[in-house]
Amino acid sequence: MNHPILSSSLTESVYATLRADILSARLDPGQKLKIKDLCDRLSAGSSAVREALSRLGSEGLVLLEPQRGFRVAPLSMNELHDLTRTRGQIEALCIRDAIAAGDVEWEIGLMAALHRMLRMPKEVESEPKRYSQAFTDAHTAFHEALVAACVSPWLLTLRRLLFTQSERYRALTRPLAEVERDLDKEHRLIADAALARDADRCVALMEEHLALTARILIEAAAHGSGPLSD
Amino acid sequence: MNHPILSSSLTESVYATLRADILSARLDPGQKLKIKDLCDRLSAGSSAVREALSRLGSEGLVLLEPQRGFRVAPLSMNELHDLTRTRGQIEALCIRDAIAAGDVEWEIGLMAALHRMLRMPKEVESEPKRYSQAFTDAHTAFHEALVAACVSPWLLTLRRLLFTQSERYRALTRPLAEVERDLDKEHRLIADAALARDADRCVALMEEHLALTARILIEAAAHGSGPLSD
DNA sequence: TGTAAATAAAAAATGCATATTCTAAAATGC
DNA sequence: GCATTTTAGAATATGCATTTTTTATTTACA
Repeated sequence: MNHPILSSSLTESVYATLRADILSARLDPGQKLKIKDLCDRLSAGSSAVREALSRLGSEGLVLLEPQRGFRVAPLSMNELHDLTRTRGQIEALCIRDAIAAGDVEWEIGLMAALHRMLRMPKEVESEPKRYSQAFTDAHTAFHEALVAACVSPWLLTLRRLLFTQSERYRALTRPLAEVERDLDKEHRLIADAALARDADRCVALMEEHLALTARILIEAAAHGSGPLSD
Repeated sequence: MNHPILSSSLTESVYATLRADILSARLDPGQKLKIKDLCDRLSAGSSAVREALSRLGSEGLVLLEPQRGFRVAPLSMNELHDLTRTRGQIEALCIRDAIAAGDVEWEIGLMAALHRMLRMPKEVESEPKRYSQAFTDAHTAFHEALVAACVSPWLLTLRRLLFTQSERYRALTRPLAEVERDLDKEHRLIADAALARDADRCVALMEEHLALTARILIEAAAHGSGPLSD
């Protein structure tokens, strides 16, 4: 459970490690985060841990209750619904912007990111039932590349915020791979539409893409095998 | 410059105080925030101050450079443009949602918030050339009330984030009240459109409302009297 | 003599051990 | 069995130690 990520300051590294553990669902939603335990596990002082947790708090990944410590932000069906819908709306704004403003460099970047993601192994033997870190990174980079030409830094900031939140849910879809899914095809179609400058189609495909991830979790929950409340 | 805001934990209070000082422009954009100074001024230890600054950091109000401390996030014309546009888009989504889903309670809440804001004195003699805290709070509450019926918590979260950012720019429009502006009328028209369930008009009025605040600052900067870079 | 590099001193940020305060649970009494 | 007190554990806060950055000064070189 120890994943030391090197960085400039100790706080940075604690922050990055904790963040990765939450996003990849190595830490359970709702779980209590005891300062002392984390200090031991990450071999850092309470200052560093506390500061990292504060930051994760305002990012929405950690819930902080005054005088009662920190816990991993819970997941729920309700939030999944809301998140999917909202992210769809924001991605749509970004995509339309990017398609309108994208130049050749953008097209090249998108193609490169797509290709890299398609070639990345989705899992490794050391951690089966879980997306590999390499694939996850490439996947994140693909979605970044898709909207890289968006002219609004703030819109991109909002998109990244929601994307991060979605990652937590996405990490849960892999273990229960009941529905067979052609992720590669979904991504390829999205990229095609973007390169063809067909904004409406691209947005529609993206919404479908997001909805499918949500649906997998919802159906799993309906069968009682999901880890979600509500 | 000392504004002790009581709260559950010391960190909370330091956070709230600092936040208010930044939003109201009592702290200058780009200004260095020295830990020790803040400790003395707020009579708190370095942990509390550091933690508060971290949180403000991921909220975008404070810039944090590893090993080089904290500074108040700078303002710029470019960001103002972007912020205005993006906030317009997000407010639009919230407004359409609220108007579609709003019930009688929402209508009542909106009318009440409007009325309270209209009756609130915009300035006090102790701090001329600056919006009164009472008005600022009522203004915030009005904009909250307008979209309170929006069904998406995440959309509202994003809206609040951008609203907070905008507050910093809005606080600067008062000192340079060159352009005479009928704020009351603007807000009244927005509320009217919402209550009439005319989403298109409401969105258009809101965009105008936001654009006007931006224009005042931009024109002031063009005349050299503004405090903005870029 | 002026400029620039190198070094030394100061200031500031980061990290830690410890003390204090608060919460929650166990134990005691009613 | 319920309420109150006690106690253990945990979160919060502090001051100091350490490390890094910045500033000021000196020294070398053109």
